[in-house]
Amino acid sequence: MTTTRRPRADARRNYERLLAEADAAFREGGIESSLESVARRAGVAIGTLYGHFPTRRALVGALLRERNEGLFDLGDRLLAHPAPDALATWVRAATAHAAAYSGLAALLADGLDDETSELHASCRRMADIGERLVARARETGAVRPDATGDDIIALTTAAASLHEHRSAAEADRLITLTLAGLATTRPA
Amino acid sequence: MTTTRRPRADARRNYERLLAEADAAFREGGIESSLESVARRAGVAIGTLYGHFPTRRALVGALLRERNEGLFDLGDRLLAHPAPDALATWVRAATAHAAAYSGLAALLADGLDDETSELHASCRRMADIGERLVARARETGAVRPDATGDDIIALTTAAASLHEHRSAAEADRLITLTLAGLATTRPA
DNA sequence: TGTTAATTCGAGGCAGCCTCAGTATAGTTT
DNA sequence: AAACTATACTGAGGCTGCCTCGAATTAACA
Repeated sequence: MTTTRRPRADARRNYERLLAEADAAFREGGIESSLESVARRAGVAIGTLYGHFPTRRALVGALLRERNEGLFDLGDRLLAHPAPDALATWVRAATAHAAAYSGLAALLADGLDDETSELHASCRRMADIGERLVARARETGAVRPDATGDDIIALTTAAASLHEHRSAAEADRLITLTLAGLATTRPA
Repeated sequence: MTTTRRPRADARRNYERLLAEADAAFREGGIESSLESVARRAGVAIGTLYGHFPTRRALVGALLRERNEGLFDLGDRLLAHPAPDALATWVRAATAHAAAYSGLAALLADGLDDETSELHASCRRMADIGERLVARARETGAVRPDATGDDIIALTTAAASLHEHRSAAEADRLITLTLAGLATTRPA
């Protein structure tokens, strides 16, 4: 058996500082901000950053962890307590999540198919929730019969990208319009 | 007055080769492909590339010139000869244009507001055509009364980004759904 | 206090960005 | 066809960022 030692105090401190500074840097300059600058801001050598986060995506994944839990909780709640606007609520929440940092939307969109991505699992989970929510809406007749989970993925991804490159207003508008299109009774 | 001299033969040759190789490189690796590799492929020193195209965006702009003309011609034709599906045709064509290279959609979306971008003028022209087309559709009653040119920009941008990060199918599907939403008679 | 495994450090190799002083040459003039 | 010169080309060099790895440090435990 492997007796696990308590992690060193400096390691935990550096881990937290790196996360905090990465969050700040990514908010300001997007997800492609220089990792060396993140390490500098955290007062830590570059090697230490790589020790904790071997990959930029691993860092992003760690940054998203808490946020993810909140999102998944919302999804579970929406699934547990049916409501007519559940799908719309979900799409808006997922979009906001994917638009947390500039560049994130693309990373998440790519992460869905890329099994090597540290974000793959959480992307799948998001897709799964969306899928279940449309399925229910389809049964209710709230959305057109050919609506699929992919439609939700596409809409979320697209809206998040819009949020980043155009504005929050345009992103929200796209959601409104596309959901209206999904509510169409007969396929166009 | 400044008399414009004919450019030197070697300059024109290099210009063309650079364009050709940039096109190939960007098709393969997206718009962020290394410019040094483009110069290498063209058999030219890096300084020569910068001599012709001071900016990556300038290079992209040059690459898009012909393509742009074709697109604008289509726009003018659609405006000249009213047809029920003119708007849909335009959105699909503009999306295909914006998805020519991976990374282009984002560049164009940003270029609309950024007056320093070499792509600004052509982005505006695209936006203008879209605007006129929705205006007409609005008058016809083919789209909801609150539809605007921004809706078209948003949809085009979003679909192109989807084309890049998800698939052509999802991009097309978003267009279908959003246009259906725009066709909704009363605002949701 | 000593031991040891975990952690940190940062120099170094590599690639890409972009500039600029020096060099080459196409096109012109005599 | 030689000389001239504006135009264009060259590529080394300074900079930043990516990532790795061997050496140095240090927190945890006995």
